[in-house]
Amino acid sequence: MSSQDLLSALNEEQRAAVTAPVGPVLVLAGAGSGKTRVLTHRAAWLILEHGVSPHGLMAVTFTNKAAAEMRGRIESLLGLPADTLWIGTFHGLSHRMLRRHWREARLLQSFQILDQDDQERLVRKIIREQKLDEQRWVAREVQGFINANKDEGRRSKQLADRNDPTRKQLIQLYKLYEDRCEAAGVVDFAELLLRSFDLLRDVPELDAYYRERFRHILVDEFQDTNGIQYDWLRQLTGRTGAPFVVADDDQAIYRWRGARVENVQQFKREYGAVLFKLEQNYRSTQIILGAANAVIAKNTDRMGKELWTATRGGEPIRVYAAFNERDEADFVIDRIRDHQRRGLPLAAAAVLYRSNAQSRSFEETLMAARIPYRVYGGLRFFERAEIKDALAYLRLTQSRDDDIAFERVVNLPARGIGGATLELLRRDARDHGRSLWRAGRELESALPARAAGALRGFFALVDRLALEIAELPLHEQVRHVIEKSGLRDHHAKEKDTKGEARVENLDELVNAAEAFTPERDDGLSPLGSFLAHATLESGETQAATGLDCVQLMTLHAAKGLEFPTVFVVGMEEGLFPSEHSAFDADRLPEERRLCYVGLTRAMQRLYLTHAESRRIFGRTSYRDRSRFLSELPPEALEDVRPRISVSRPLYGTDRIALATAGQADASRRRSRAVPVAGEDLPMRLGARVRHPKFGEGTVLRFEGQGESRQVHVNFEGAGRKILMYSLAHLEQIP
DNA sequence: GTGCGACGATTTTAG
DNA sequence: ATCGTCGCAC
Repeated sequence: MSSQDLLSALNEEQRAAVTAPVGPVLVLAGAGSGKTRVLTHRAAWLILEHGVSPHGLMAVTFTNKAAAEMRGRIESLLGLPADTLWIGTFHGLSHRMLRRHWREARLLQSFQILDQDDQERLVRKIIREQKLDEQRWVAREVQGFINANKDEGRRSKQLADRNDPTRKQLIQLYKLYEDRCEAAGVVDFAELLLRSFDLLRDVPELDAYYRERFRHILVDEFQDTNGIQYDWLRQLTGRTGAPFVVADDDQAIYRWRGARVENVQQFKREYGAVLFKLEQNYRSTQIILGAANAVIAKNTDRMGKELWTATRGGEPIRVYAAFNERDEADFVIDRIRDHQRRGLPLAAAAVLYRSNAQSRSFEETLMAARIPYRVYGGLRFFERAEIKDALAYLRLTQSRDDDIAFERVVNLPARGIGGATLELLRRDARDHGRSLWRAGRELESALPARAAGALRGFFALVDRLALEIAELPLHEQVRHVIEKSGLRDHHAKEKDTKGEARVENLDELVNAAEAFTPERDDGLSPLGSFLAHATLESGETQAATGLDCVQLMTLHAAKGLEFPTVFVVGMEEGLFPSEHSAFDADRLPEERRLCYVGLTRAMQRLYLTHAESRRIFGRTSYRDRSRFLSELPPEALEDVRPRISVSRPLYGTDRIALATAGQADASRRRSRAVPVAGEDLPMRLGARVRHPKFGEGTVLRFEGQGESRQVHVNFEGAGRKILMYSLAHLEQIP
């Protein structure tokens, strides 16, 4: 393709960004405005028009999926494979550097990558070793502390305890964790970035080499970058680099995991970047876009961007007030059936929810209706326990000192190595600063005969496996280890069907190894490369079936995707916005952005549903409809079942009459779930009440029934309280 | 070492 | 409601 052809497929604003003079560029790209197109065309433009070698180009993304897509699209623009082009995730690219320069980075050549799960185990182990109270020092929280600091580029020695004993202890644990990782030759996810940042900072020759080589760095989803990712880019670009960065501050939904949307502003300022905006949307109808714009307009502190579309009109956004979650699911499935009858594929429809637990009612209903569906999220392939067990054996064949792998499988399948024996090994390992494997070797003769025998059996097994697989091709290595370690038999013996599934997964691991192409020039054996790949790219949650099926996922998981039909379900206060955010002015804007993300996924049809009652945690709760519904332009909405009157108490007995009379929704054929009698509430949601102690407030929610009925009230003075309704003595204020 | 019952927690999650 | 973890009994 010529560089002129390249531009012909772009609109004016896209073309301006793609052809911007070489230098720091910030592209603010709204949802559906063609940001991937701009990124890939910019890469091709630099190569074709500016004569930049693919070798001198780097493109950074957050997910492997985005990286793979970008590579494919750039290659098809160029019409040739661009394998010298560095495209990958922040972590993948950092990893690549560390493999190349492991010596300079002061790593073992065989360093392994610790995933979230491994990391938590290690932290827990350290807490136990320190004889700390595990209730007080929760492994997950300590892990969170460590990662939050690493994400901001801070090592333990840079942290001050500020005379806070809790903080002091956390820093101490962080320090111990660092030492253990160092000793075991393992590197966690955040460390990949931190370590490659240090590498460039501390080794001037490498720094100069990479800066010179990658004058052109393209970064996607910049609003999702955290502190260390920003610094990493800064280090790599230096003063002369020309990063081309794409961001959408309105789609920043990951602050809770360390992302700093401020990085976008900081980038513009520090680099003096030229700003381009992409505001023409090619995805959604005007109606949908208008609604999305109206919601996001409620946020302040935006960089300023308003989507528009050349298309006019569109179907109204349909709002359905369900009685409960069953009714909500019935409604959605009815609509999907309608669409199916009109010839739309099932995969054109997506059900988006705030929390994973909400998928349940939809799964049950879809299952009963025999409609195929796919749920995104959950455990991924390489994160499954049986897969990680097999990988642990493989890791041990590579490095006996890998304590994390050792602990995982030393007694799996059970071979009589119990807690007491392990405790001895751990103590010895700690005292002598050596690995569990070596500690075991030293101690084996001093152990009781049974334990010693069992331990020797394990040592012999791993040594034998290592020897036997040395000359085999990768997938045979994997097959051999699964077989001879006894893992396969172990699961085959399990009575329930779960065992069968595990055996299938183990067999699938062999297939995955067979299909795997080792990374070029990372200096690793095929097996080493495969192990790194497994951690860095943990796979899909469900293998793509190729089947036409309804898509179920969280709003977060939907980012970056689009569907002709979208259902955003569970639009209730306390669910969406979630109750963790609903009363927190700092968090609410992110929740609203999440709503914006959800709405902008829809191309043709958008349905929003909420339920008047819903079973959550085994209890029925009554929540008000989401404030986000009220933020939408009324003229864009169409109530599928209009509420009869606004002044009527929402949950009076007349609603039951309404339901049984069947006048709710004439278009429905199936009888709907009718609310149970007696579930009428003593007062409506939003009612004003007075409490003898807490003063005046607003009723937010009811939960449970009868004597155990609770009421959530937002008091003006006292804040949010949960009270037993029968004891609260609430007086309703007219 | 395995199996069972009590107990607690339950927003979102890529690499 | 449900799932995972923990402690204890066998």
